[in-house]
Amino acid sequence: MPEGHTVHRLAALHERMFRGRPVRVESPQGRFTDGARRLDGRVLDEAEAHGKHLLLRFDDDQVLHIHLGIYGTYSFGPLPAPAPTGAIRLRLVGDADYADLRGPNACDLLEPGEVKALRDRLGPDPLRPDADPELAWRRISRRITPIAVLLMDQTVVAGPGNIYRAEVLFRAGLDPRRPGRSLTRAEWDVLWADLAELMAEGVRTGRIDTVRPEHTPEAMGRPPRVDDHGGEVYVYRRAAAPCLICGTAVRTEIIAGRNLFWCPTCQPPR
DNA sequence: CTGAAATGGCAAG
DNA sequence: TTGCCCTTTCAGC
Repeated sequence: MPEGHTVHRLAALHERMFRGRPVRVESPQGRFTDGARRLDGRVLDEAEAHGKHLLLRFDDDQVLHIHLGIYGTYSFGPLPAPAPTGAIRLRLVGDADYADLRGPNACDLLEPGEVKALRDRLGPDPLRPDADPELAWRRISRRITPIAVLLMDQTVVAGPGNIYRAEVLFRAGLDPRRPGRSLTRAEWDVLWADLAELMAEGVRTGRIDTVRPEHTPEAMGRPPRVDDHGGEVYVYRRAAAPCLICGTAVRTEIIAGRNLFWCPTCQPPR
């Protein structure tokens, strides 16, 4: 499931499985039939991620744009592909592997102008070498919007989602409700560097782990935990549970329509 | 079986 | 801010 690191993994996987050879493209569910017909048999030239957007460029310069949204999932496997089950929007079939896409927010073909507009709209992606954190800082340092909301705004930073935003704020000891413009440059630098590091690890491992070695349950003498989303975290979805460091009950509140989690002791108001 | 929740984002008001 | 979209999974009857 999808924060930016997942999409970067997907891009790499697409290149490994499909690049440089003709790909069969179908839409078993039927909601992408026209697009699938236009792509069927083309050669995949490049797969690229920008934030949570996956861009697949084919040999006639058609660009397939995929956004998983909150529900979208991929499943992969070696050929032969199984008979379709559920709502498979898109199925790619290569030499040796298939990829099934279900429930995406977006699965459409983009014109070159639309691709550029998309890139221009997105903020810097901590996972991309071309990312410029200065751009994000400009969009943060004048706003009264809470930093927790700004970190989820893909025009400010592209890639982080609800888990990374909660976890980097915890690791930095920052109150998530602080206005963007109250952050110091040094505080922003810490957040950016931490995003880049944690998300790069997420790309390597395929999960979101944010707990430092000295705070793991083993190191703290607590019973081991299992997190629903498959990673070890400080505050995400741990509402009312004791903070791993200080024991204070983790707070939660819906801010801008999303569940936010933080420790009021480790992340005090300034 | 029904309903809610889920790592997003968009449009409308 | 609210409502809506997309789909699967899991809790609770």
